[in-house]
Amino acid sequence: MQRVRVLVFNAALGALDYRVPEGMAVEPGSAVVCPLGPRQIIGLVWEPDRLPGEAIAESRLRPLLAVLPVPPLAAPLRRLIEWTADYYCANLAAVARMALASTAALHGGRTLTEYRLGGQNADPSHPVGAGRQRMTPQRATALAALAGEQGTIRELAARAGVSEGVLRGMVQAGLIEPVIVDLDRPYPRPDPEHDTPRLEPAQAEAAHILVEAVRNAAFQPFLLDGVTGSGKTECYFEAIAEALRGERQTLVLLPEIALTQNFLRRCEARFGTAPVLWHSSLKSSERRRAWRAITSGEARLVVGARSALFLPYARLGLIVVDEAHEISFKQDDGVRYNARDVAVIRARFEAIPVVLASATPALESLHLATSGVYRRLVLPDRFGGAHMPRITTIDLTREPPPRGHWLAPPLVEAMRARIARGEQSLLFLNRRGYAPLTLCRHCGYRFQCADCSAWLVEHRLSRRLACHHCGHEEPRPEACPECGTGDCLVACGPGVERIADEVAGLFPEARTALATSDTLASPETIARFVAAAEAGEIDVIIGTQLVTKGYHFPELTLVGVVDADLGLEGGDLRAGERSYQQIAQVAGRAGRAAKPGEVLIQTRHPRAAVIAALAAGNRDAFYAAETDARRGAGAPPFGRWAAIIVSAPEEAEAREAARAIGALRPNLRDVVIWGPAPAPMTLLRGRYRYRLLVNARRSAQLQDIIRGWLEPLRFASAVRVAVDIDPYSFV
DNA sequence: TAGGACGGTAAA
DNA sequence: TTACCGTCCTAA
Repeated sequence: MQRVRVLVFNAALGALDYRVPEGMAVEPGSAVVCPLGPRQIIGLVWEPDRLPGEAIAESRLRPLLAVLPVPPLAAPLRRLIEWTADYYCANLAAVARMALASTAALHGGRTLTEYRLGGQNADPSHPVGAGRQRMTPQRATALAALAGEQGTIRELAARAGVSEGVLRGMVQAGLIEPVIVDLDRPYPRPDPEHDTPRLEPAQAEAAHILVEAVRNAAFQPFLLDGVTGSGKTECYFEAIAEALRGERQTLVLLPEIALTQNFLRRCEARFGTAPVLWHSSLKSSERRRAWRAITSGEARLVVGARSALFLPYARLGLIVVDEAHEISFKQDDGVRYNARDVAVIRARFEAIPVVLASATPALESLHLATSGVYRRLVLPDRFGGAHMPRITTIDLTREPPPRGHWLAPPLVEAMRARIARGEQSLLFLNRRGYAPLTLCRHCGYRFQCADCSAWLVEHRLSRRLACHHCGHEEPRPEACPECGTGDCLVACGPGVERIADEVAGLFPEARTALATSDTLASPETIARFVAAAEAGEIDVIIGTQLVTKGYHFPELTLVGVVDADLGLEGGDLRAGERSYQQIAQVAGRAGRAAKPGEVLIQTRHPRAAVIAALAAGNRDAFYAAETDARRGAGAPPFGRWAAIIVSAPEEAEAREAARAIGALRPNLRDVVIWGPAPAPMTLLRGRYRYRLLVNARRSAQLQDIIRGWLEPLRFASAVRVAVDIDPYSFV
């Protein structure tokens, strides 16, 4: 009798043992259907010595029900799943589930029955058969209309102008034959030689090194560090081309789906076809098609959000993490992993190269590059002879905008000049909606989310108030809900919609476009916006961080940063770095072609380190200052952080659980623990939250300490305790 | 005494 | 996580 250990997809159970029935073949990595009480559950066969669990008596084993028709997960991916669960203190089953991300695909491909003329009685030269004896006028019409056609009964009936019943009769009579077609059409094959570009010397050198690394097929991490507009994409496209030549797959991770449209077009230009897309909003049929193509190896080039990282690629040859500094690579719910870091680990297990590309690398990445762990490839200049834009600050304390306005006179004048010259301006403000706070002038009532510690943001385009944390929306009332006074609600502070109003007031003749996740929600609207901007049909773009990266608008010569101080609020660990990256990235949109670019940064703190470094164009100075600050604070890369977040629907329950954790805090020399304290976002999606922060020396076994600390504790079922290793969000 | 709410526990 | 079972309570 053969017994196997199975990692079942249930966080509370983990490993369970089963009997393999006679005639069933499984190996580690096989996806199987297991009986569990009266239910069925999906799991993965695993190496027994790698999954904890006591062996159960043979008599109690139940037989596996089925093996799913998908390739077994390969050993490198199994090791990656174990590593991720271990490093991030996450549940192994929850991590494993990310690999089998398409439920629809697990049961094999879907087929569809189509029909076409043919069958045993279809041949006119054939001796008169049963079918030909009943040749009605409708059947004759269908025979004439459907020559060479294929489709479902419904489609054919519509095309021939007869009823579906007629066609079904013809199938019976052997005049029309069924054809089984796979619903998941194959993807076109990218061609590595479709359009090979001309590279500048620095690009060619970096590309050559990457191509060699792909050819070597060994683990090697790269930091592709090039200023905005230096042509990093063209560089790693050459590495992708090499992977294509060697029949290996490439995964390109992008921080957000909004960037993919642009990327798809560049792929088509270079490789003659769009890549296979993977992201969370794929429909289940698209997801199944992509997943099967990825597992079979047919998908040569996959572009995806962070969830694409755990998929079971058949022959992965290269991973690229573009805009690798982006914080959206950090997942902040469920399994809290950082796709940028896990990508490097996956490359190690798969023994392949990995490229982190960025104009503003995370300090951690830069540190690993300068200490020789990553190989650093530098592109110091812009492509095609374009220059970096000139950056100037506008001190809002000296040159404030008029009351009720947010654009200072020098910025307005600069915009006026661009509009007169037919050039484009981009105003950046990382705040959706019209105003971040609405209050009653009469009684002071403030609109707040019922489920979160946050104000409701007014969206004037949709005439609603929205919570940006939980998605709650309500219509904007006319009167104050507290005191009943009508026409008394005032908007406080600016959002992009309000800036757009201000621009319309200043330049009524200018053509403006709002670029936020509200206005550019679908690939189609993004494509339309990009086409209009490239064609010079927009004078002023007002956008959130959506427009800070990836775009290349030749006529864009002015970038205005409406509020450079916004990102520095909140005092979180990476606020300085994030501010720097965001402004440097949006500044990088200016002057990418022949015309020189200018960037104006509105700030109340022109002497702050971040702002001064940006204005001086001195990236090294910023990184040096930030490095010192991090070293002093014991922050990454010099020390390590972890957060323990306790939440419950009842405030008292969360507080009590957090107190119990705090009471058991380990007392160690190289670990400092703060809290428990209410989290900055005390209420989030209806749950009250408490938080403990752990700061440890690099040498400390942070995860083991936390596991050992929390392991003996038991909580009420409503309480959730989440561990966040290397946290980015401190809310 | 039937039936519902609740809590504990097993699931291989 | 979920199904089931025992206990306790209430309504009849």
